[in-house]
Amino acid sequence: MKPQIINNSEGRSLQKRTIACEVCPLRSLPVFRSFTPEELKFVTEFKIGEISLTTGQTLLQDGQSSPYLFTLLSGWMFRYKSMADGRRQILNFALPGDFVGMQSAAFKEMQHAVEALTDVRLCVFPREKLWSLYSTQPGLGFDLTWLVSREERMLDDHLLSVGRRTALERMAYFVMLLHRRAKELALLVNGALELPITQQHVADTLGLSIVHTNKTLRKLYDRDIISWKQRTLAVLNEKELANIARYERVAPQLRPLI
Amino acid sequence: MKPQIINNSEGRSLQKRTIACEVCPLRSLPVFRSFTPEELKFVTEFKIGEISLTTGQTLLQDGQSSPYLFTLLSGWMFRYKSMADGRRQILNFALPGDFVGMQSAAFKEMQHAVEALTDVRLCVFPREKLWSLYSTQPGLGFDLTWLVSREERMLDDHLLSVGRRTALERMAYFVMLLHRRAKELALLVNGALELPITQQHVADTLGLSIVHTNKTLRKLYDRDIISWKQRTLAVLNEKELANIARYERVAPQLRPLI
DNA sequence: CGCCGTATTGACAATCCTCAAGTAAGGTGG
DNA sequence: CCACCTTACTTGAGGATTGTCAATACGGCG
Repeated sequence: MKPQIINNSEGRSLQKRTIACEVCPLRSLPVFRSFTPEELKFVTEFKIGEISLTTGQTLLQDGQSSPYLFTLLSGWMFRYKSMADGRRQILNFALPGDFVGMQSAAFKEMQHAVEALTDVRLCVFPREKLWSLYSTQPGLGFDLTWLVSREERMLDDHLLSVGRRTALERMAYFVMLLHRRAKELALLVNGALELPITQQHVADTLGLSIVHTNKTLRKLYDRDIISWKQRTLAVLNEKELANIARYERVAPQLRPLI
Repeated sequence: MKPQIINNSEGRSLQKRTIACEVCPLRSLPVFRSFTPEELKFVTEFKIGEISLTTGQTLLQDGQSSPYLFTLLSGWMFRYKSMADGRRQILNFALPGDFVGMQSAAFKEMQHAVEALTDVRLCVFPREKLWSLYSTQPGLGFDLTWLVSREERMLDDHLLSVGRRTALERMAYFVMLLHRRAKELALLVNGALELPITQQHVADTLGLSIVHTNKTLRKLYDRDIISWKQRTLAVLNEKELANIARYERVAPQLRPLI
């Protein structure tokens, strides 16, 4: 079925749902907690459509506000801030199931931008229905707080990396984390991951120059710890990688999928 | 009135309230939004007491969980992560009115610690009443999400600093921000701020060594942009400080005080 | 085949770190 | 009140890490 266009503000098209929330393929992944029928019903009504972006398109722009919230259905995105002279810091990557845009709902203006790394598809929720979410589904209200807390925790980890780890440690930690997150979402193919990012993205994530990023990656290649060719990443020696990263495993916790 | 001790788990004492929420001196500051009578009533009942810590005491420890949430009433605290070999990254500073401990409510284990920089006093809320907050006061539920989003935004800024600003820019940004936050809370005396932190704290915040922190501060002294003696910080040339920091002013927004 | 974005590498420079040796300031006990 | 102790701050020297510049290679695509 070709999705029907019901709106095309901002040059992109808001489309009718293609998949019912109840049978959302993400929902069956073991990382997501199960929802009650009422919760599912609410989410289904909360959702007003879907939107697709192609690689490189911007979902949310720095300095602007947005009347929508999103859940990433498929593809990769990243959240970043940039400075007037062009320096850029990538804050986080969004993978399927991640909730995007809470900051635009909480504040008048976004203080960062969100861009698609691949072609992506997102669920769209209207900000004005947030009130009914909090008032009729307190559990989902808590879930939103929880999801933002999870983001905060990822930022804490990231900040520790950039502030206190060496380039090699940072790189190892970063690769480790992406690999773990992709694994949770069943995105690995034969243990390898198709990574839609360039070394420039890695540099901007880790606070390094692109040249040093390249040389640091090389150290991990040369020691046969990872391989990363043709946009495909494989972890060859997870133990050593965790060792270098000084990675501390955290007990995973089920998370909501809104 | 001497506060009566009603509990002393964890070696610290939970005390009866000394101030009613309705007349909390923080609440009259113009940065906090006004609460409805029902909201105030709820918060008053949500609060089960107060707690005092002295300089250097730990409120929440890495790896542990806590049945309480807190609002900082007076004094300064800081949130940090540390690595096994002693490296430490300060994630944020908490000032009066800041909500502390949401991560411990959302997750089984804290992934950071929170320590007092001065003698502090905090309101104590029980985690198990969070459910009644979300179910009977949806507006306050949203406020909690909002407060976590605000924390996230501060981390975004911090990460941009540590990842992409030079040492001098970072320092200027840091001083600028603390000065602004203190000003909002009417903590300035003749435009100057009593800062209860050492250069080691600054170093661990900005991801620098203590020596380089010292030399970077010196550049700001030598150019008569700031002065910082006897634990007292004054901004002498705010324009130039903002300039160096590449500070971008953000429209301030009223925030809830729970 | 040639173009363009990305990755790679070497040479050199700047930033930032470590080490070491102080000085200053505040608290404590005689 | 002063001697002593501890913590914090300061400064210089030298070294390690990371950045910049520039040249080249690679790979997909029109």
